[in-house]
Amino acid sequence: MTDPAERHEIALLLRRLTVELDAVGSRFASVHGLNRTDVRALVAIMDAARRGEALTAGQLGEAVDLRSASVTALVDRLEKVGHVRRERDPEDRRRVSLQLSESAMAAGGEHFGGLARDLVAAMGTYSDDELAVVRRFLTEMTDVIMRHSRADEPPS
Amino acid sequence: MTDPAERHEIALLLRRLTVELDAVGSRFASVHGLNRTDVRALVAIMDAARRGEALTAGQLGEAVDLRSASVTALVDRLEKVGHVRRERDPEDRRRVSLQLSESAMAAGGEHFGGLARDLVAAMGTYSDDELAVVRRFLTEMTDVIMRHSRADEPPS
DNA sequence: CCTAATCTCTCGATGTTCGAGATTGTTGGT
DNA sequence: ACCAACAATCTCGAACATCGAGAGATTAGG
Repeated sequence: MTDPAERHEIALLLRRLTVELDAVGSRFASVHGLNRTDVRALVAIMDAARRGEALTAGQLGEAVDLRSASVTALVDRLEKVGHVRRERDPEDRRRVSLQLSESAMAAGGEHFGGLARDLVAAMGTYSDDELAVVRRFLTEMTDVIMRHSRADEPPS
Repeated sequence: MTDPAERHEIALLLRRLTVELDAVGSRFASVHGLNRTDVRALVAIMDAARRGEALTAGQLGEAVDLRSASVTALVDRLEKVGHVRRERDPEDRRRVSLQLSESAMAAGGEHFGGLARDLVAAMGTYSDDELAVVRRFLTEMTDVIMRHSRADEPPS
């Protein structure tokens, strides 16, 4: 078995990667005149769209951990720069469903899609077996991390 | 070679991991009554301490990307709750070097040290060869990511 | 020494977030 | 059909984080 110091160093590599990935979001934010929260919100909306769903204001607030007052301000900002549209849900007219604009999808696609493309390309030098190891590693480490962030939450 | 869809899914796993790791920091923040920036600052100071260095106010600002006015406020906050001490650098008395308090090191060690321990333990099920693959993967992906966050910065 | 550069801090302005409560819409019991 | 309870979003005012400009103290270089 690899010695603990080496394993600890891999944990540090993991954290370093997350710092750099965070910087990508930061960069997207500054290029498009947004703040960190706005980017997290756009990503959440884009993720939902990729699943074929449209987030409501409330769901967005849960995704980015903001109170309703802040979500209203957040959506106001995104709407003002033309990245999202508010649309009353016809099923339940209390709800506001959030639709991404073309410009937002284009901007997001260029920035994050480009990164995804490069990452996928960089994985081209790995064999099937190696990628299987990587996949297991990422999954298992994520599980360990999740146990820490959810440690002693009030049982729902 | 693994098909692109599978590789793309691994990229998503990578992002998911970073989201969860972020949640760990968020949790530490809320438990200790700090905001995200404060946590990033504490981590930066702890990292420096681990390297045997003491950050100055300016270096901290660079590490967390804040202007000097905000760094002053940030250190004020951390000092008020007793996590850091300001100490005039005797070599250059314009500088303020930041010292972590015992309480901050204890709190940080418990929270992040515990996570690191669990991560290292979870790596125990991997062979040397497998961890070598993981290491190469993390390093190469970080490089790709860095190229995106530093894309067209003004050449220093 | 005298000037320019460096490091931190102060001040005022702007923007983000929150808590409390109002508004609008839905649901279920009678 | 009505009314009460609940739900989703929004408005308002206060608290706080960040910034730009510039002041004060210190160092480095002629």
